[in-house]
Amino acid sequence: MNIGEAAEAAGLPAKTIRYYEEIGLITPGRTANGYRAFSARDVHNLAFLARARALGFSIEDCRALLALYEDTSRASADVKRIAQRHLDEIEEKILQLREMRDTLARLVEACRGNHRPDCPILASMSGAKAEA
Amino acid sequence: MNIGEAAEAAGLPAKTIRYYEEIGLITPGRTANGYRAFSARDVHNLAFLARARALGFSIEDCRALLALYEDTSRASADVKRIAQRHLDEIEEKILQLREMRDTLARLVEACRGNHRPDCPILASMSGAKAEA
DNA sequence: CCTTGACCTTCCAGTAACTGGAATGTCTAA
DNA sequence: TTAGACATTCCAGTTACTGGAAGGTCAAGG
Repeated sequence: MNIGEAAEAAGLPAKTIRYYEEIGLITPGRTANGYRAFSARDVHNLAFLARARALGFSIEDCRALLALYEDTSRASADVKRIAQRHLDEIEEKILQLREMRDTLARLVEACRGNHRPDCPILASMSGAKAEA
Repeated sequence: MNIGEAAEAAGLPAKTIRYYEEIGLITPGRTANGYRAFSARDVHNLAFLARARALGFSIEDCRALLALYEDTSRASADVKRIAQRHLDEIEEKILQLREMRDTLARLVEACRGNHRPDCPILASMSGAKAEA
């Protein structure tokens, strides 16, 4: 299977697949003409990577997860540890974004958004205390 | 004021301040020995940038906001438009992260995390349908 | 047989916003 | 004078791709 077809099947851009090969995530074979040849297993692994990436795992996490996936004597604890750490990071990120959103929402709310220059958003960023 | 003191005052690493100068966000003067000389206004602008960055604004947004801040004939509508767009992006990001978190939390929950190889997390990423 | 178009290849550069480190220069105080 | 704490510039690395150029390959149509 050529890269275009593999990309279609895995739901990843061909460019991304070439990149994954470059960093050693996958190692498709080659045909005589130099084209990459994707086996069903290659495509399956690519789809695995696509799903892991969609869950926000880093490339290095994906590398580890794929290795565990291919190791039938893995311990599920190893998988869970990676996933739990990632989950914690996501929770943390959500908290940070919520704080940003709350602050920003208050400021946007307070700004008249007209032709006049006075603006609570700029005032806040210039160091003014928020009004009660 | 030297960069170390300015960094302390603005709450930004010296490295970051040099970077901000490099991309033209600030333009401190120089003393005879080649050291950067930060005025009170420079430091104030740096603190402005630090707060804007803390609210998640991109560098380019920060550039625009700083320009508006320094333009006393600005319209608050211009500020509000930037902030509102950023707020929308944050909301969107939060939604994405929540989806990731929910999916991942379910998988982590379902994984026994023991020495055995069977793992719903890997199963999910390998394309298995979630069980009812 | 030739051409056209859709494939494929590699390689280089750019993105965002820094961060680390090397090599070097300056200032201050003991 | 010399040690230490500053400062300077420049280069490289980070994350995960993405765009584009220059060129090779293949199948179909004329």
